Amino acid sequence: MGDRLAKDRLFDAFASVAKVLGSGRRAEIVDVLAQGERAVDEIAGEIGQGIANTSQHLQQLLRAGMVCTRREGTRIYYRLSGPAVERLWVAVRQVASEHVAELDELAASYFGDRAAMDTLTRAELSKRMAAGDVVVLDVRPEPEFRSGHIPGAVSVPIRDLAGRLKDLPHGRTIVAYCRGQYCVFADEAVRMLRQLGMPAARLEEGYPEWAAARLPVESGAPRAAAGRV
Amino acid sequence: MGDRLAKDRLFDAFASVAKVLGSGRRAEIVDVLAQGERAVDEIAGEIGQGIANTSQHLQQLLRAGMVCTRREGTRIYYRLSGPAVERLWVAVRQVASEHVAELDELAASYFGDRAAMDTLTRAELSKRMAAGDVVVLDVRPEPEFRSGHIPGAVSVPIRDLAGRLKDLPHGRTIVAYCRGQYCVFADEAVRMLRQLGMPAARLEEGYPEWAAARLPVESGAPRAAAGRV
DNA sequence: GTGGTATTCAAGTATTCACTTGAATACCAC
DNA sequence: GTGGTATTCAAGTGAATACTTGAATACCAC
Repeated sequence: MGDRLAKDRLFDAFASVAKVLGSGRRAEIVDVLAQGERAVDEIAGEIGQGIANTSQHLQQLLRAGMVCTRREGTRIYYRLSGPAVERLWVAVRQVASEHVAELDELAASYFGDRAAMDTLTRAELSKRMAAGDVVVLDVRPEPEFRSGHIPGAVSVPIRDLAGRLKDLPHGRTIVAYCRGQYCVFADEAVRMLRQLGMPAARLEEGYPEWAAARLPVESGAPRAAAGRV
Repeated sequence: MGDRLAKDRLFDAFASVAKVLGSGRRAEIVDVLAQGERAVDEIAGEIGQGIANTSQHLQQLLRAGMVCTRREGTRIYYRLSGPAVERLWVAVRQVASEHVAELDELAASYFGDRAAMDTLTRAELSKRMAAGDVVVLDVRPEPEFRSGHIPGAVSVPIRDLAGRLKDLPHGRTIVAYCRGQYCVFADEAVRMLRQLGMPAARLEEGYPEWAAARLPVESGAPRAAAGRV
């Protein structure tokens, strides 16, 4: 049919989209941006790379149409360009978690014994929030909390948790959440709290899934003296 | 937090899934396998590559857990390993068609003037099939027809269409379908039929979407003397 | 066992890619 | 205008990748 070249180029175009996600660092960027928009230096910090390198990764994501930008003074904020990109990222994680054996090992060795740790589904958390017998703890970095969080949640970034443990209320179960199933922040928080004998559990998924499920969200800065709930 | 290494490896594992789709040839393989299982030499033929190269691409898909194999004598049949992989492939195509500008040009320059061509949705086709005023034409290669097709469809692979035009019934509109939105077979068939003054249109999507929508399907060899409907 | 076929493995080459470094650009404050 | 900051661009290096070629393996028919 004489179509070899055009056909190849068509599928190369499809593949170019997947190829952009085929780098761990860019995948990490997409995962960060799934939480909300970020400036370049913030992204560089979160993924632990230099600014120039981060910028080039962002250019690639931009060229593939997966992110868009917004300028504000000297800063340029990046965000995912639409829900199709989020669906793609979820699809990648699903295939990976179903089929990549290494993931289970990685998750087990690094996340700790997830199975032995209490987890709550979104529905369970909603119910217990309504009953008022839990404290919801957002352990993501604060900018992510600002751009959206579960209503009533307290923001204590995992980095600060050790120093602010005594501010947390006793008596009620603390439910920590973070970026999602494959983020370790909530796991670390639960481990830390349990070592101190405090009842703690993690939300099975993270904020992106919560928001995607159209459950109520809230945005803005944490309340002053965030320690008191 | 001292997690740099493990975190990087985790996201590398996610990225490894996307990376496998990041080659036009492997994307083509996934697209072919979305139609049903195939032996290595069949795949090599469809994507226009050597057998050794095709085999190595298949090994990569296998290592990523995206395909599985079944042995039958000397032949080894590959198939997609599950619905998550199909969802991933659809997600890639969606992001590509939304965001990669080049795709529109490629589609326009190669597919011809799709907009000027009548297309039917699945619902429209179902209705007209019930009314009995259309002939449904499957222009995919015959093995794909055998592994599943729209009930009542006639199999005339695009390669054979030119030689079998006179066998097709006149009077009723011919609706051609193929592998999907980005497959050219149906477009070529419609162009060919219209040049002969026959009323023709294409199904907007392809067989995979039809089957995924749980519309009725049929499988088996084409009826003898497939020309008569 | 032998011969034939389908598939995989292994080595070689040209290309592509990630990250680093250092310089250039674009904006704001003054 | 100058100085400072955020971002992008460009060049260089070491590693990874796609495709080719030729050989090895695994199965079947006999």
